[in-house]
Amino acid sequence: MSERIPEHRYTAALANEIEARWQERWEAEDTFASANPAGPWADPDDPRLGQGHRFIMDMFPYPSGTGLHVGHPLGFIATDVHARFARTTGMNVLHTMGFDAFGLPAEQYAVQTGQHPRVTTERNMEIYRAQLRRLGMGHEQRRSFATIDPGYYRWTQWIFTQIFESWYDVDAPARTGEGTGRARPIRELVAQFASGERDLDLHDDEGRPRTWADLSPVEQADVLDGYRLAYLSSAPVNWCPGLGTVLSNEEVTADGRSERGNFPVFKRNLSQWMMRITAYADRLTDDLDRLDWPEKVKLMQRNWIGRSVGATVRFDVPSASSGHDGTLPLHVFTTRPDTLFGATFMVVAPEHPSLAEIVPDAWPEGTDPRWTDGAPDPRTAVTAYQRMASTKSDVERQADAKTKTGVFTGAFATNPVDGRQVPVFVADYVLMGYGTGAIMAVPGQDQRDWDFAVAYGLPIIRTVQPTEGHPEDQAFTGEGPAVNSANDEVSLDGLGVAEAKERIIAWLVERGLGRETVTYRLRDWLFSRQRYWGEPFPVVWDEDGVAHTVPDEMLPVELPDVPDYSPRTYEPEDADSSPEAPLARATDWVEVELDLGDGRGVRRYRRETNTMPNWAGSCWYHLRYLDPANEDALVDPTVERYWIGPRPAPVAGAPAGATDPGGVDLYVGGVEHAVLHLLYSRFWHKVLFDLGYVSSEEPFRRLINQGMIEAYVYRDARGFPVPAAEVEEVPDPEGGAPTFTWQGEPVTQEYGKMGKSLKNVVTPDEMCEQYGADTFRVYEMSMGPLEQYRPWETRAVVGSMRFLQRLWRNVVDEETGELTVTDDPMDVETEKALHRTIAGVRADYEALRTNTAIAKMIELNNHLTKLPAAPRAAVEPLVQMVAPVAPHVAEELWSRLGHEGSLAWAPFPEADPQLLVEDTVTCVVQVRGKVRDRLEVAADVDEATLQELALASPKVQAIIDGAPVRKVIVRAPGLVNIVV
RNA sequence: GCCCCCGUAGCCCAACUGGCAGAGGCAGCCCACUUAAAAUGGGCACAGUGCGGGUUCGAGUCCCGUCGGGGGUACCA
Repeated sequence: MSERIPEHRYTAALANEIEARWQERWEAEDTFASANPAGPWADPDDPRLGQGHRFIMDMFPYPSGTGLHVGHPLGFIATDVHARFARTTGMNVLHTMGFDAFGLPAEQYAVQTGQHPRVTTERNMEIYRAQLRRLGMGHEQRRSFATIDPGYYRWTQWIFTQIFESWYDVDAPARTGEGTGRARPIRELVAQFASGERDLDLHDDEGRPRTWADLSPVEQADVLDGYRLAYLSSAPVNWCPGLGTVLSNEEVTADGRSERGNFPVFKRNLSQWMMRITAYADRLTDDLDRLDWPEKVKLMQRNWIGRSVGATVRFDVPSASSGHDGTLPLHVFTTRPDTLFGATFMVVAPEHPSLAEIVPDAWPEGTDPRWTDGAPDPRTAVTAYQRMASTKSDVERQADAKTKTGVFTGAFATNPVDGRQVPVFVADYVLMGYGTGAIMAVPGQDQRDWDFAVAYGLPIIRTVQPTEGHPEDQAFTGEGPAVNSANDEVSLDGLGVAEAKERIIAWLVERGLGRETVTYRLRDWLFSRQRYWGEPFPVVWDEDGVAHTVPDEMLPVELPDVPDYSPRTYEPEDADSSPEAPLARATDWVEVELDLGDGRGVRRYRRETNTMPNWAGSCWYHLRYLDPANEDALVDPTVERYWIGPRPAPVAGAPAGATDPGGVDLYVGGVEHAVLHLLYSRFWHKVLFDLGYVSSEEPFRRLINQGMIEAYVYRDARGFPVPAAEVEEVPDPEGGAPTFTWQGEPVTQEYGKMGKSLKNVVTPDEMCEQYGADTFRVYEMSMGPLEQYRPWETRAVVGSMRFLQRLWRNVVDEETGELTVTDDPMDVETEKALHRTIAGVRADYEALRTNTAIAKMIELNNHLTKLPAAPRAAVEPLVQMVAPVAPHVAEELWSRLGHEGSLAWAPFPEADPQLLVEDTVTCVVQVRGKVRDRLEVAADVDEATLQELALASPKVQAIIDGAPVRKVIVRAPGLVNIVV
């Protein structure tokens, strides 16, 4: 059987041999090394430095150990193709790959397999490296690193200390020169406190102001924690007993479970490290406009940050505390201050601290029985309601979202615009964590308030005129003129929403009753984890309990090897359990004597035993790729400016006047990181920018989310998945949809993810073995646009194999291995086809439309196949064009065609513009938009002649049939449309 | 509920600022090579763009509505 296959045919076996050979050569010759302008690898004389540059990056993977399937390398192949193409256009290209190797997945895998995470992680990375190499990735090997390398996390820790030793000064001029707000070293704040330039706002028991020098070290540390960008906080955090660690808000799903592992998450008050990302909320929102990112991702970030502009308004409530007979201010946040005249009651969150002071001893005279929940007095009612609310889980609370519950506090507040007494309720549809934890309820213009008003029999006043036909029984949240909105001093009646807001805010400000306010949904980033496998904090605690960062020369603080690295985990539902950091057990490591160089000499300290979340390492790896060997800085400033500094032109689609923020030229990865990694990384980058370490304001100038490769799942009659590879397709004899069988039994087909349990996993290794890496690359790239989700179909891979086989046959005789190309000149048709292809493929590669580039190359190759012998003059440029997608076979053919060096830097073919113009074109003649005739005309035909020719066409005449011509549209030279 | 994206041959996908619906591939059918085959070569056929309106000389493309699929988010005041 096999002896019948021609000896020199491009088979999988030959492909594998060629691929291994070229991979070795690329590695031996450092083919993909890029040039640096400065830093330890400075090569300022490299001619490529002056020719433009491009930094192309993938989201680096976790070396997870669960194995790769064919979907994983999709983005990697796409960036590799683009990077290889960019090199052939003369650019200095930086493209490498590293590993995000700290964190839960690596640790969990290690725990499962009973081995130390470092052992399993390093082994998995080796497997990953081998797989990527086998796929022919042109990564620059010397720049590769993993986040677990001490030489890398030394700088992760260094950045942490920079953040810890900084505060956000909202009044300082921005580093960009426009506006205000930037991070500054905390010592500058200390100096301000010490000199009295900034008021401490602290008083002793007698009410005298206290000075900085009066404060104890612990008190000073407390004050600074209120400013530091990395600080300690004991606030309610997300405690996940099932994982044994706390989690950030971003890591908790909407239904209150951990994103990883899907365990329940509880709110616990714990002292934890936080990152003050909220200080950057405005810039993180605003600068999205300057990025070339998918709108979807920008939208997700905007929603996550959740900036909303409104007003804080003061309502006054009589105090119920004994011995205190004034009023208490109760502040509400509202985005609709224009509707104040429609506020008919107030609602506070069950956790609201003012409740204790406003709830009176007895129900006011004539209290509606629906409001009391049958309680004898307000205190009983409110306490009962608070208890009920506190025991409700997030899930239950959400499930109950439709029905509003609440209870009257017994207190009435004064509506500041008209002095009306409005009842104050407590209800769990108001959240303590947002705004001020209290709202003014405007049922007329808010559906939630409407629902509550209906349930409790509260008055409803419309203060915006609803549009015609708006249902009578619903709140009107739309745009319209204000009505019923006037007092003796101000009237909003007739104004639109925006104007009404403006006027009422001005009035509130004037009366000292409120001010414009911006609130955010974004919360500070919880930054500590009770896990072993992460970066240790470069922090020690002194005997007073004050935290200090360790000096730079003591970095890295290495993760100690401990016998027991697994975290203490609990029953997932055990809400009362407490986190316990594995490092706390390493007492020899924890208890240290150090001289921190602060003049206090050698002292005893305890090390911080929490570790950083796995997002830390990925926050800045783009910077380290630029200068990975630099031991003096995280990146040399010249190198940073060269690769990712701001460019003269803003990104495509940026608003007028926007400037380029700098950043990686192309970043490709999954959309699942839209708010986690990408938000954190932007935040760190901005801090580094403010502190002057980088010239770019953003890490990633352009982002593309690659789609996922999904697969069909086949299930038998019992609903169990059967091996997808063994399923046979049965065509429908009627020509309808095909059916499927497995071992003769009918099975059903559905579409979904690839997974072991679904028995539909296909691995890149299998594909390399059966077809070769080049075929696999061509197939993945030809399946459709990069962003698209698409189903894997192993049967279809052969099409890509055939393409490469035909290309091979156009150069090499399958029987003898001799060259078959002819040195005769090309015929005109071939030449034009070639140049059309060059122009098209170049544009497609540039725009990452690799699928259409491949189609064009197949088309040209098919044309060459039909010739008696393929001309060298056409084959060579075709081989060069194929090289980015199928680099091994292209290199092999290039060398067989007699060329010495690698194709990697060979210039991409140039299209001759003269050969792109056709002498004649086919002109379409339409009558009333329908094609009736085609004419061969000169490409430069003028409109009048073309119109004449079209009208003279016998086919057109027959259709018109003497009817009067009303109008003729001529789009020379391609189209004439005749309207009768 | 709200927001976003996508619906083109049996399947994956092309189609520039509106201008001939088809570039490419898979599967199908026919022929050739072959004892037989296919990861061989050649050829053929296959949809009027989810559905309903509108704008236009002309709509896959723009607008409105609707259905289906996917994603995000969810009492955020």
